[in-house]
Amino acid sequence: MKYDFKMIEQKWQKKWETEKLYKVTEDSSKPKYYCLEMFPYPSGKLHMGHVRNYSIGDVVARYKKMAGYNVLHPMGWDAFGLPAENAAILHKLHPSKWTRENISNMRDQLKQLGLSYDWDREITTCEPDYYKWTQWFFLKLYERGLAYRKRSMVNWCPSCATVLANEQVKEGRCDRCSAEIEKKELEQWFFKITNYADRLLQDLKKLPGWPEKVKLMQENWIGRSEGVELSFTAEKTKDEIAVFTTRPDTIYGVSYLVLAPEHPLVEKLSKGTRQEQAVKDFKKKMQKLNEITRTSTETEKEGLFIGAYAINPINKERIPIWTANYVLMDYGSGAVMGVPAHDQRDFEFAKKYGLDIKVVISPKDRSINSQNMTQAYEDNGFLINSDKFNGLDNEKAIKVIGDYMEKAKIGNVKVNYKLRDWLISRQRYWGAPIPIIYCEKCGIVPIPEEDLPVMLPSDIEFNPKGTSPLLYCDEFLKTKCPNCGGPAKRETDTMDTFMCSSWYFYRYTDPKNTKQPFSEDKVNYWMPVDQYIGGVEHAILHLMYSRFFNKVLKDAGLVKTDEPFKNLLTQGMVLKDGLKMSKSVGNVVSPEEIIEKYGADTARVFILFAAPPDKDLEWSDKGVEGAYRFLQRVWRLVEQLDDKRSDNNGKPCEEVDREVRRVTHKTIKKVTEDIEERFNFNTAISAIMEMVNVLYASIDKNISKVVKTEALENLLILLSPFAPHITEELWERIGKTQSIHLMPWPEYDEEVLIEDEIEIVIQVNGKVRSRINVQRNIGKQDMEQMALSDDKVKDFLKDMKIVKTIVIPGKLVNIVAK
RNA sequence: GCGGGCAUGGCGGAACUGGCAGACGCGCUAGACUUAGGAUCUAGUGGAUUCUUCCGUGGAGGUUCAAAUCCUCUUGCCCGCACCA
Repeated sequence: MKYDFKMIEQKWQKKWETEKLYKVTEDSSKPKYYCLEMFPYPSGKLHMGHVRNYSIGDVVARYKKMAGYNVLHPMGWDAFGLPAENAAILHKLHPSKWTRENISNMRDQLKQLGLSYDWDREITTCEPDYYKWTQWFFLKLYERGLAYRKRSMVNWCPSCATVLANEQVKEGRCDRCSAEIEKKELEQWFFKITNYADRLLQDLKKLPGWPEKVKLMQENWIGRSEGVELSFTAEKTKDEIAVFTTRPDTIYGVSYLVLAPEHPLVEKLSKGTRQEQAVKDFKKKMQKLNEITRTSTETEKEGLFIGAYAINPINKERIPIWTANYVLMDYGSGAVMGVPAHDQRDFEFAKKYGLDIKVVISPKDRSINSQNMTQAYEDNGFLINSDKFNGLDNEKAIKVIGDYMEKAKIGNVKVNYKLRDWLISRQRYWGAPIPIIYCEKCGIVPIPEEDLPVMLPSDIEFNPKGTSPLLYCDEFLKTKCPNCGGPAKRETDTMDTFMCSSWYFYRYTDPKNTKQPFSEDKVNYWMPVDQYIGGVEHAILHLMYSRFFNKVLKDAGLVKTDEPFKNLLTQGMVLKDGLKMSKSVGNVVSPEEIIEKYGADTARVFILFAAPPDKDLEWSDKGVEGAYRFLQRVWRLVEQLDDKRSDNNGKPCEEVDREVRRVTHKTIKKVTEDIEERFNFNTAISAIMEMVNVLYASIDKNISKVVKTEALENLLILLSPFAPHITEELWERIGKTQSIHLMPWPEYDEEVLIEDEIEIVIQVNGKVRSRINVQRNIGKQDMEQMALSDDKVKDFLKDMKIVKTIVIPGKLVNIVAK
């Protein structure tokens, strides 16, 4: 019979679904395993990246289940977001309708892939039974002082018509639509993620199961730096100018101060000086430039004396105050001390404007002088021109001077972070409304818990004006204050969708709970996620927000885990012709087509076989055909071997039996280790292919029934996590009544692996010259003897003198000769 | 500029702690079966070659009996951050 994948896949998908084969509940008798793949945004169609992501996860889930774990493997929808709203504007379709239709399509596609999800746990973030709890968490954060409203310069995406968090801006462009980001001063809601900066950084150490790359990216993003914040005093006005520096050891080398153009003191200090007008012009000029070009490393440093002087607190020296493009208002205190001799940026600036260069750190082996320096000296050395600190090693001086400043009350040792608070307001409709009311009398009032969810009204006018459409919906906007009953208005912004995805993995543990976001028992049983799988594009965004959430929830006593995701696998991209698949390049291969033409098992096997999961994968139509051929080969092999299982004409050949048994157990070992230790599915599949090749060669040989059966059953079981349908069908055909996916994972017998004769390599001067077969337990001396008496070796050694021989038992002999 | 990754046949990729480079698959070549096959099966397939060797893991050195693997330098590509004080 032909391998009819279409019939087979449909048959089993239906059966698995009706029998609820993948339903899971808490079970204290088994170890739990939570296998999670990043849930998709329901764009309408599955792409190859999804297929890869979910195939990888499915192998892990199925394997762990067979290995005896109680496996939670859920799926859901990250369903709030801009595309739905844009589609609504474009096609006059309501976002909720658009989203639901997409979900329905994508759910069908996922089901066609034969993934082992417990669909009873499906969650959808745009449904009120979910976003009620998203709002509830907002209130929790508000209660804990972690949600606050602040007026500040924020990132504005003109194309998405909303503000964005820092993490959502890449190289000055919107992460979603690549439009250039503008700066706007607005009052917005923030989460105090900076309160957790240090824990987010420190706890990365608790994540040995995460890729180094991702941890490093988070580390850099958090950007911790230790230093001193000290104040200079403005000469005339006596204003304190706070300056952050990581190099207090160079304090005697300060020859000027630079304030960011937006620094409030710039205007104040220049007032009434001859520079006043010039400063105003400079500021205007800076404002016109966008953030990216102004702060780019390539942009030339540009600055202006503001007409005022400051006093260096350590030596009372009078130094000029400047403003310049290269100082950023939103890092540190928005002001820096200029030390041209020991900072390259300051050096360039000082050279350009003829400012003093004072050497205060001297290298140990030579001396430098400010006259002929061509660049700043940023390396270590000892202090000079630094009063009582002269001669000190500068690395020590950092601490010594820091302590001195604290004692003298001119500065504080301080830690600065690059990380900023998470801006969560969005001026868009399709998101969870922020559960806040503004009362004329009481001010900001959180919505009482019992009034949740704040329902998103469905009858709404879409027209992106840069304000939320909710603002024009009176029945939503106008409300009563829960405190005083007086007239009040609702917050009309919605929450960043990353808020919805920061807690969805808890909800899977208890998806239908109407009283709580999740019950304590269930969340404690399942969390943390044992294996999380998804794209590296979330290395900072989703993964850091979720870690932050977890820590807040832990502090609130809602969960017990320190970290939500114990192990993380970031899968590589799916490429075609070396490029990422994308509509604009026109190199997209649709999963639908592939499933239609070859079936889901083929698609899965190809994708898992073509590259290790963490590497990029080059799509190959020929490769897909290869995977298809392989499955057909398995189909024929099982048919043929099974046919011959009963008729044992002739005595079974012991040697063939042993070989078949050996390959069976060898394959069990290899596949188990490849999945378990390294997620190397490509080599696991190649081992199964090798086994199939050996079995093929033995079809016409006399194998005993037991050995044949053992080989066949194990072959199907080993292949079942990769190709669940064909293996299930063949399993039934060889007479099994219980699903293959409920079988225990096989164990291998070390004894069977042992070969009586092994081949060893004989090298002369490190080059292979001969191979010989020897008994497996041969001693070192015997090996050496046999090597030396080998004809080919003798031939090679004819005119040479043996210097020494190296014997690696069971592997090789290397004869060193001259 | 800083941080990280990668580089192996015609192609995707193997080679775990230094010990047979190129497993497995694709492609290619030949043969078998066949009315025919772009199906299937079998065999071969890194390069050069005086058929015996030689050369081969981006490049140049080094350590070692032995290096794709370890060290130093270097080139190219990819990713993240980017005047972070």
